[in-house]
Amino acid sequence: MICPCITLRKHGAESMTEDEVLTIREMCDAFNVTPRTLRFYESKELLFPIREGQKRLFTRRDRARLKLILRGKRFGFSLEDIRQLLDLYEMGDQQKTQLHETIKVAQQRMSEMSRQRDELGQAISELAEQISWAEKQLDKARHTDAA
Amino acid sequence: MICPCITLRKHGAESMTEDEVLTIREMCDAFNVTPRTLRFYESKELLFPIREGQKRLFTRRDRARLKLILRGKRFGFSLEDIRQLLDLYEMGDQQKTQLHETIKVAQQRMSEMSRQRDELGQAISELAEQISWAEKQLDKARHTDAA
DNA sequence: CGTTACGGTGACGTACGCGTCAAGAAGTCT
DNA sequence: AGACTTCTTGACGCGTACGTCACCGTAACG
Repeated sequence: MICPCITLRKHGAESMTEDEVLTIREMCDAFNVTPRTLRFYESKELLFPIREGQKRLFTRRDRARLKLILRGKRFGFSLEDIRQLLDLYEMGDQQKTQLHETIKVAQQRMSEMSRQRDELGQAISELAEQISWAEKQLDKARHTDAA
Repeated sequence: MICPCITLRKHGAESMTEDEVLTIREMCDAFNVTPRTLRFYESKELLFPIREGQKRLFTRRDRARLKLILRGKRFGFSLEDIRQLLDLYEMGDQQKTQLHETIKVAQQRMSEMSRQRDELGQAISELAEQISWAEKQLDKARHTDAA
């Protein structure tokens, strides 16, 4: 028992004070992912849980990153894309050299995202039209062969 | 030479009258995809080019579908998702049984897309913030170690 | 003390979306 | 009749994003 204050965690998500660390299971439950996924993300340097012995403990930072990762995925970004964006989000004062490059990447991403948003809006209204058309067809069909 | 009116096509994208059929290469050039991609889509029943002997000829319908396919992909939909949506778009009067089910699928998709659009808007502004922050850092850095 | 529960590390498997040969048919040029 | 190009159908390969399985450690329970 190296560190009682950490080891003494029970299994009942007790309010999670902003700075608490989470075990892999708690993390999985909180974000609805599998342990495999979290380990995979760590192996790809998307998450950096600290270690208590062997066990992973996920910090507030990891939670923030995971949230962004999952959102990025819904937008169709690759994990590698996401890693680069996360790096942008968490840059200290170093890496000035890469900074310019990263900004360019982010700007490209921005315009891609804007385009995607516009197209998405269009697609939504088109799909809405199709749905109401289909609903009308369904109505007609019901009317035709009235049971 | 079975059908001269079709066989007599030269290689110079001559205006493409709305109802003209396209060879695989013309199709590829028009949409910037590879032949492999088009054959793959056909194998997955996303496209249905007609055949002149062995060769594929893509119709106006195929062009419309491909446009939607490519858009769907940018939204992160799987080809299977897209196939189902395309089916919705091109339903005649048959398949009344499946119609209701398909409408449900489409509606789920709709709400997914709306959520995605909202999140995307949020992500865009967040990313914009990050970029301007990064640009400020870059400026500071330039100022600090002025060459 | 055994068992149950949770966590860890490989390592292999898998679905998707094509890329990339290989080998042959079919038309076109000279 | 070659040679060339374009097209065809397999079939295998590959990167991504994990799933799954085997096996090991360790801590807690009864």
